[in-house]
Amino acid sequence: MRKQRQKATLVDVAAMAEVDVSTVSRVLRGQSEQRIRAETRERILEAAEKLNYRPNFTARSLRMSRTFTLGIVVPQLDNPVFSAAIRGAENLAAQHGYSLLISHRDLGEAATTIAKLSQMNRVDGLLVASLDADEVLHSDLAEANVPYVLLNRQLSGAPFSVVLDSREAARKATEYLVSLGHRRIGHLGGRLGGFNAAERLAGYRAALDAAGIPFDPALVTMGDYTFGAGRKAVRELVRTDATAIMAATLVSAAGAMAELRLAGWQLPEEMSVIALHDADFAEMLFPALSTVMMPTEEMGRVAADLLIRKLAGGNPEPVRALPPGSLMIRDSTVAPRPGAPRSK
Amino acid sequence: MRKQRQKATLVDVAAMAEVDVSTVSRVLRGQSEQRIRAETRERILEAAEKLNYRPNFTARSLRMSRTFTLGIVVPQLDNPVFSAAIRGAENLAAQHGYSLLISHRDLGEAATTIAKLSQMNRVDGLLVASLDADEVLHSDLAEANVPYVLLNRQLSGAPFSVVLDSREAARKATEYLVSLGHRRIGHLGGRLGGFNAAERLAGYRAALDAAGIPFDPALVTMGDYTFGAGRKAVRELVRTDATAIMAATLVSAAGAMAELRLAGWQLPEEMSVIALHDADFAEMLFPALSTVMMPTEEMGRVAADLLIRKLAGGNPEPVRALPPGSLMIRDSTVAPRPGAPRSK
DNA sequence: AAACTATGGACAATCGTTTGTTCATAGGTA
DNA sequence: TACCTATGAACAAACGATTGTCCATAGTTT
Repeated sequence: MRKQRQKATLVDVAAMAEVDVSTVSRVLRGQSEQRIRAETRERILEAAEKLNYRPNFTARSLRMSRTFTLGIVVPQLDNPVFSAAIRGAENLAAQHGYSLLISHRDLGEAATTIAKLSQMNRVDGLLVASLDADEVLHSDLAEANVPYVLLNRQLSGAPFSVVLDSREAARKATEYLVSLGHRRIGHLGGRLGGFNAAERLAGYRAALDAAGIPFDPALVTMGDYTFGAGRKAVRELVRTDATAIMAATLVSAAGAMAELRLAGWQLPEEMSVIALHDADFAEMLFPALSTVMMPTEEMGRVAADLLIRKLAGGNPEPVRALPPGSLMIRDSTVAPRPGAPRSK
Repeated sequence: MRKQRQKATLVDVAAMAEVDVSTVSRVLRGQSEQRIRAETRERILEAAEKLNYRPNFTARSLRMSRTFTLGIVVPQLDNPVFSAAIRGAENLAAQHGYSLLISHRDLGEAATTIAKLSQMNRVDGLLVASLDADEVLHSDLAEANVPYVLLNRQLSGAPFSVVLDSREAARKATEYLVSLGHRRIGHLGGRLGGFNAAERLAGYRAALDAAGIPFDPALVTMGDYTFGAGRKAVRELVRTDATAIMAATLVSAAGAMAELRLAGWQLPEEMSVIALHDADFAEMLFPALSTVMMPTEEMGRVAADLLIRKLAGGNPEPVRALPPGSLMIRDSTVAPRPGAPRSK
């Protein structure tokens, strides 16, 4: 037996229950329960059930001027950081009856995307992740005229951000290398000028300072966060006497390790490597990569929560910093060899 | 100077241009251009521009009973296969003015998700990816009563599928190993009973047959497609005289290589490994993994295209099979060593 | 000059909800 | 008995577009 093909509307339910649509609406929304006689409520509920009634979201949206949809803009989808954030955001959104509209356009087109989503009232608010602080983005968001939350980024003028405490994460990672006995520690960082890159560098220096190890600029290389950049950057590091590397991301660490292996280095004996962020693929590398976990899924969740609270008329705190997670000690970090450091 | 805070509606534009809203609508939708005087059109366009008018998507959706939104349901987000498919789908959808609503719930909840999205008219159609053929899914989709396309899966009763030709991909990968001189080739496959697993096995056998190599069941191990399963499965393979492995997925190949290395094997000299699918991380492994590329992004694009054509009233072909892409020869595949195969 | 026909736009209904307001009735109070 | 007050539910007006229909006007035909 087939359910009726046409979707039932409030009108249908009202007709069957012999009441007005407004009454049906009130009963089904579950609000102002007092004003409805129990017997009437029963009748309505029964009719709705029998007709398999489901509210029409579009109509509700139009009437309420709210879409109950959040947009999330990410530069790339295959990056575990973003996919975790999306997962977190979607979970929280779903809990509050919101859906997630996704857009992965890169920054060039992000402007268009943001404009489209917001100006056409497709979303109530936006979650925006980006790879590097982009000022165009900012003005577009300002003009878009919808509430938005920045992910792992702080921009002057942006109302809300949720960021990972990358300074503390970098400090923690470096501190661990120090605790293993390393004193010449390279840092494979991100673009100079980027907010997070500076934060990580600060954390790196803090750990060095705490251990009384002098800071040596020659041990710091900057690049973007790609595999290729990791490979390239490590070529500078091998000319120093570094015995360990603290890399900003998994992929740059992977690049570094690949390059070192190609150059004939024994890992981890001749070079320890630790990276920030964690994902399944850390353990697929060789040697399995030690990391400091970062709560990226949590970041997505918190950002969505912030946005939804804001939309509900709340007044959430403008910026939330999430502390790093635990140290994942795998096989890529060992104590430095007692002898002289390898030199090329 | 700030744009007016309130978004302009058709009514505002109509008032400024001193015409009826219906006229404005017709002009702005660009249709039936003949019936409007050029001078009037000018006036309307100008007013719309001046007011920075943007159509309200929700209102349009309600009136037209179409959301111009596609839902995509994936079991996981961090899997490169799915993120590529999403990327492809989103790109194509955007080209046609559609947005993508994402949902990553795993199968248990997929039912709920599907129901929610479709019954509440949030989407016009669904793109559904799953890890294993799931019958619950099917009935839920049938009841959902919206057009849908299955990704890389065929289910009896499902109206549309777009699949990757994994049989041909497996054949191609195996053929390559044969061409290198391997004759004892292991296969690390997926769950027996799964549609794709059977296809891959068939491709594997086809390549063997073509080369006149007898099929040996001992060389075939099945499991799910995870890293752990790859590790476990390879322990059986090392007891055979296999000199090469054709793995169903990147991660299972990664698992196999990790396990082999731990057992002290020299890669790729003592064991060649090739996998189906390709992603950045294939080259981050050690040794960099040879693969047969699979057009997963294309799959997403084709699926979205199919769905949109269907929604437009077209009559697209029910199933599309996409041929595998090219062979990515990296460092994990070499000719077998001339001597006797290693045995444990 | 009368009648017809395009042409250009206005009118109005509609999509399915939500929600402020009104209204009838019943019970309670003075 | 007359009046007031809750109570429960109907009425009706939105939300902002799309689209079928109708009606002037001007131009064309006979």
